[in-house]
Amino acid sequence: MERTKRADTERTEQAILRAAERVLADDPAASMERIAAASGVARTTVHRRFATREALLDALSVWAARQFGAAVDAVPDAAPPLVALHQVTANVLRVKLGWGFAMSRPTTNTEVADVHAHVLDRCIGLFRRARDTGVLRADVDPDWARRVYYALIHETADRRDDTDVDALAARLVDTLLRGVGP
Amino acid sequence: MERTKRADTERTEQAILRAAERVLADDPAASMERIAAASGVARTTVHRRFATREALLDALSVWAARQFGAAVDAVPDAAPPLVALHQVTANVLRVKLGWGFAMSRPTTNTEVADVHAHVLDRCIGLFRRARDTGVLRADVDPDWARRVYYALIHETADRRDDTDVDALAARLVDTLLRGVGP
DNA sequence: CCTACTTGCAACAACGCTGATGCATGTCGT
DNA sequence: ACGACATGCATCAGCGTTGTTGCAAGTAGG
Repeated sequence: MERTKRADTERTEQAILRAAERVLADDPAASMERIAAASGVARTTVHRRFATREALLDALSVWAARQFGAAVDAVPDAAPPLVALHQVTANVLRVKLGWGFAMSRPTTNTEVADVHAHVLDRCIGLFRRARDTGVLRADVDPDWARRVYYALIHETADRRDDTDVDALAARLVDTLLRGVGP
Repeated sequence: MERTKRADTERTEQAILRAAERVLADDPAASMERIAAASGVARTTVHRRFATREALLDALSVWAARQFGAAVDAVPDAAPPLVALHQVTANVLRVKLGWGFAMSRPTTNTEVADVHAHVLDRCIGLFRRARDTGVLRADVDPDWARRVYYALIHETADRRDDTDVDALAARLVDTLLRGVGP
């Protein structure tokens, strides 16, 4: 089993990942030097913790994917669909608000792919239960409904307007189900 | 007044802009060499038509903004709000499908900013008429309604599924107004 | 037909970035 | 307290990219 990392190593790695998310969200082509500066460590330290730029980006994607998977798994399948939808939405928004760049970065990393496949399964299951209980209309294409859901999550997280996350989730779910028409 | 360009110059510039949109949509960091290869011209030719990479990207944004403005202006204010909404949506989708990268690229170019301001005005006017005639609910925040509209346009254009543009527009407007709930 | 312009080629300088190195100093965990 | 590890610094090589140049050959338009 892997030896536990020293506390200062753990702190440094977290600082680098957080800085990388912020800096790269603003400029995906930002240099390792800029990420290091934002982390408060030397560039050589970034290279010691993450051998290459690609390794750092992969670590970022893996970290975000783990938060994502945990956010979705925190809501039990047994919850009523509408309640579950609200809770999943709020949870995912929290992750998206903090790790938006990492979550949307395309990657071939298998751990990330596994998490995404798992989350997709959970989402399909939740949308099926929602349809079965009349929360979602039966005549709407399920793939399209999910794409609309993801688009609204993306839009809500992309330009947060300092509103409480639960209120953002409530508005999102309301718009998803009712639209903005009469 | 500017002298009309030679026909071969016009063809070359259009080929470069189209190739730039395709290549950069796939990889925003793609080199001038790759754009040139995709255009079917030499890299020196790209540099002769567009002095710098930045100049090329600006020209791309300006071109896309012009198509965008024209797409919105093609629908008269006098049209009933629901009809206008459908027509604007289909028109904007067509532009977005062809120039998605250029349209989402942030730029400080003043002509692009002017077009976007103009389009925003037209959209605000259309949404106000839609609210006044009951097409949109009066209790929905107008800014949020527009953000939802843009998010659905973005999602529809981002992963086109070979459906007729008018059908895509119809589905989009239906989802905007009714959501995917009961 | 002819002039002016366009384009391709090869080459070049300059630049920023990445990844790596050795050594001195600081920190962590037992 | 001490050994092992972490970190900062300065430096370096290698790389890809950008922007530029001169010249020969091709094309457009009057």
